Amino acid sequence: MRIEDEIKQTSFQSEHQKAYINLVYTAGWLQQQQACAFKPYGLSLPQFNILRILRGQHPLPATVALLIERMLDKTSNASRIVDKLEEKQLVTRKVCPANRRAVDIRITDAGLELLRRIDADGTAAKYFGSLTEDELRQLNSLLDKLRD
Amino acid sequence: MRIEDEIKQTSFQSEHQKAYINLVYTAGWLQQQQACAFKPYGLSLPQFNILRILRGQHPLPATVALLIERMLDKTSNASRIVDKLEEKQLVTRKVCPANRRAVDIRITDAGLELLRRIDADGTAAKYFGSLTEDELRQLNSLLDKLRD
DNA sequence: CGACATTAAATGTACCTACATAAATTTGCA
DNA sequence: TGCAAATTTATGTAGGTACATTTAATGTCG
Repeated sequence: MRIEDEIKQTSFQSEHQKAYINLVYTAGWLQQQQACAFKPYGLSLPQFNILRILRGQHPLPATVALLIERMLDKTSNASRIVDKLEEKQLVTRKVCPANRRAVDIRITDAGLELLRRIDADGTAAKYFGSLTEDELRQLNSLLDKLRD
Repeated sequence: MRIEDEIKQTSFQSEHQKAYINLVYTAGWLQQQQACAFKPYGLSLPQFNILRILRGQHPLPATVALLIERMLDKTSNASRIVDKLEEKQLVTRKVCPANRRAVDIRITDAGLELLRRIDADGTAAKYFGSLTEDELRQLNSLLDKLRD
């Protein structure tokens, strides 16, 4: 659906203005689609993302610093998101023996199992079915260029 | 800069996966750029957006329901954002005489003046300089198609 | 009229972001 | 060695999002 219709605005000052609104709106839409997929499993989107990073490292541990580096949102608070995952026993936290300032964070078996169940539902790919491979490449290239 | 370098990931499962990350990352980047522009004026981005909607209505009032309809983020809490603006005396709130359930919200002269000062800095257009008019149209069309 | 549903806004709660600051440990260098 | 600087995580606080619930006013219909 055209962005004009989504937000009930008939015209835009400029193509810039429209692209800005379209981009922010679409990203929010996507995130909400994903969040809905996780909710039945009791996970928020940031919690899911961190769990996936930990699975990527498994069976090696990750530090908070590594999580922050790989998160989309650099300034968010990985420490407190790990708190929530630890409460649910999806991850473990242990002082790193080699560097006692750091903390080794590992995904548990329960965490791996949960991700396995979610993967079928929550993949981003599902929401891009209406774009061809070529259009996806175009989109990626435009977004990269935008941030220059 | 390419998204691979921004988040230090060397490869993606698919072009879908990459587009998802690119989109969410870029939207966050844009919002943060804007938020930085408003901060010197003591406004958050949602506060700025609501103030702009109110300017669009001025001198007519808006209700909370109207604000929600026009906001990008429909489920956010317009009522509490208006609280903050009222504290700063940038808007006024008065029970609507015609329907005492509703509330008439108006931007004040101080609010209009603040927007006037910000407009030069905070416009979205500024962040799309690296894309041509044609590329902007392409981007808009891809994003619209994505949400189908 | 009077009970009941509907509407508009406000409030409560859990989680998140953004940013500043604190606490503990390690590192580097005089 | 000893002490300041840097590193790593945790915590405090203000503002936002998402969603459920509450409160007050209005509409509806017997």
